[in-house]
Amino acid sequence: MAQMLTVGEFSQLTHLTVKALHHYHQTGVLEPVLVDPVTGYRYYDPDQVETAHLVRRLRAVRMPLAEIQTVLAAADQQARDAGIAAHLSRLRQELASTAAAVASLEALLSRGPSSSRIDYRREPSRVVLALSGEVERNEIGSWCARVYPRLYAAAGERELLVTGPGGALYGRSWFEQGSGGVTAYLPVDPVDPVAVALEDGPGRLGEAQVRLITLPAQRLAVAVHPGPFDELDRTYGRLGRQVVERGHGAPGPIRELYLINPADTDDPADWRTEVCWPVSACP
Amino acid sequence: MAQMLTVGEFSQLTHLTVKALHHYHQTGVLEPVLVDPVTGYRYYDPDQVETAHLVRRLRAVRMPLAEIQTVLAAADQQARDAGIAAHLSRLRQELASTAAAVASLEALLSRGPSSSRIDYRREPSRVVLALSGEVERNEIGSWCARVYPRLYAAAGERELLVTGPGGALYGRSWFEQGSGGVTAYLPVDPVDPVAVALEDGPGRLGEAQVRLITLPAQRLAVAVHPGPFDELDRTYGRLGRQVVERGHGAPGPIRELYLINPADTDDPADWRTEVCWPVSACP
DNA sequence: TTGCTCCTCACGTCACGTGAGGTGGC
DNA sequence: TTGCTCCTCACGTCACGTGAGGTGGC
Repeated sequence: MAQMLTVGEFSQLTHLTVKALHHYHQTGVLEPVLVDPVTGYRYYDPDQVETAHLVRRLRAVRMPLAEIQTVLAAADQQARDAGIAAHLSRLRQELASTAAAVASLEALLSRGPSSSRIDYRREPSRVVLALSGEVERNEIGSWCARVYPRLYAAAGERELLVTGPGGALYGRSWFEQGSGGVTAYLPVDPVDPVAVALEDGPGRLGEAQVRLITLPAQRLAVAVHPGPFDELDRTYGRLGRQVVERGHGAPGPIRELYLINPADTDDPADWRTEVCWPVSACP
Repeated sequence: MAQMLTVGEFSQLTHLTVKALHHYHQTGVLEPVLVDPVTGYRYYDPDQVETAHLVRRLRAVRMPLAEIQTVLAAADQQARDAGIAAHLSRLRQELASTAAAVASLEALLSRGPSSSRIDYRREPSRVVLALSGEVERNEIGSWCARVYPRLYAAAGERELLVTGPGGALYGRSWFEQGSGGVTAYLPVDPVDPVAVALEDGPGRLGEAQVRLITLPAQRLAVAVHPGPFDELDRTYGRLGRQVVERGHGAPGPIRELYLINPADTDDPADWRTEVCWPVSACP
């Protein structure tokens, strides 16, 4: 019979605390090979030390326990490595966005108040090729990256002329709850919406369908936001504040128009986003 | 009377969710200027939008709410900036240790099992200059960085000859609970402990005192660990496993000797740590 | 008998998110 | 009257840490 290790010993050989080992037992991430049915004592096999070292390293790179469990249960080495690589890739993205957040903080502290122009305009109704979805705040970037290519492809297939930069509608709840309905759209040359919409296929499973819709005419307060998207709050603050102070805010989703966007250039400093706030009257 | 903003409006202007705003209210981080006593409705001042933008950025760089509160309450701009700078510095350290963790994970996956020699030796009793403290796992690095210079200074003051590299004793509970008593020491030329100990001053407030103590003679199983400290678990695994398999483990703290350490070179790959496990007999 | 190691609840942490159920003003 | 916005509990999340109180083997 092979030597068994108590929790205390196993803890010393793995540098995992006893409490952590209890937790890994309870969640099934790393189970002792034997639990004494009468005392409840946990006993580990010396061969589990290696696995424990892996768990410790995966936790050190903040992999969630549930994923660690999946990695450990992977059928072969390849599946295991793929799981780890996927997490490391997410970790890199996290690092990048933290770096961006630091830059954004320093920009807020060093730059004075932003003060670009606020314009008012009457936007006529428009026919647009649109895709809607329920999107979470932190997924909006990747959602757009998936959705706009589909819209351009759909415009091409239908031989519709795209007449301007892409935009999106954000319901108020998108801001207030951190998730909600978003509609991405491309303005296209006016056609009979009904005729074209009928051509629309059934769409792939689980994917929203591209539709032709008509955005209503609307009065808008408009400001252009320069820079990365996670600094949009500043422009929203300026724009919304003026609208609220003048007391002419109107209901309905807020529009963004991506004048210069990641498809045009990789440098966030060059991006330009028009933020359009519904108002009841133009001064 | 100035315009007030409802939570919903304030949420849209700041890109903070309503639930987050509730939470910031409850914890006192960002309180509405007015709460309707009958409806409980929260009302914000437009000037609070700027503060909210700062809070959002500080959260984006993972500053805890309690610290954000301190930063916002700072008496002057200088105190505020200092608080932020301190956090950013911690964030950088976090990034560095995450990078190290990634390297450590990749090393575990790519390198085969480590297999340096395990030796046994009878260690004679030794007079050492020592400092003890209750230390948490993640503070051990900075603790050592503070403590060894003090030990060397104390040795110099007393004209004691340091006869070898510094070491430390770690109680078993240090591993099992993630914190506990640690004793850092420098071996010194034998002298009469009592005579020298009496010279020891009262010590600064809240700081442990440098003492002369005698480490008992002991039989040890010994392995040299190459590389960074957070990979020590591998050497502990090999060493402890052999000790347990041979069934000759003995109680008492584990010793580490820092043969080549951060004071010698900045490259963790060059570090050498001797891990010494108490045993009851040498084979 | 005394330590020592081990055990199991149960609750705390942190920053919110998620409903459930209800209210006031247009 | 119907929506709409807002409210307050109360509980969940995640990976453990922190006691409290108790047990088995030397």
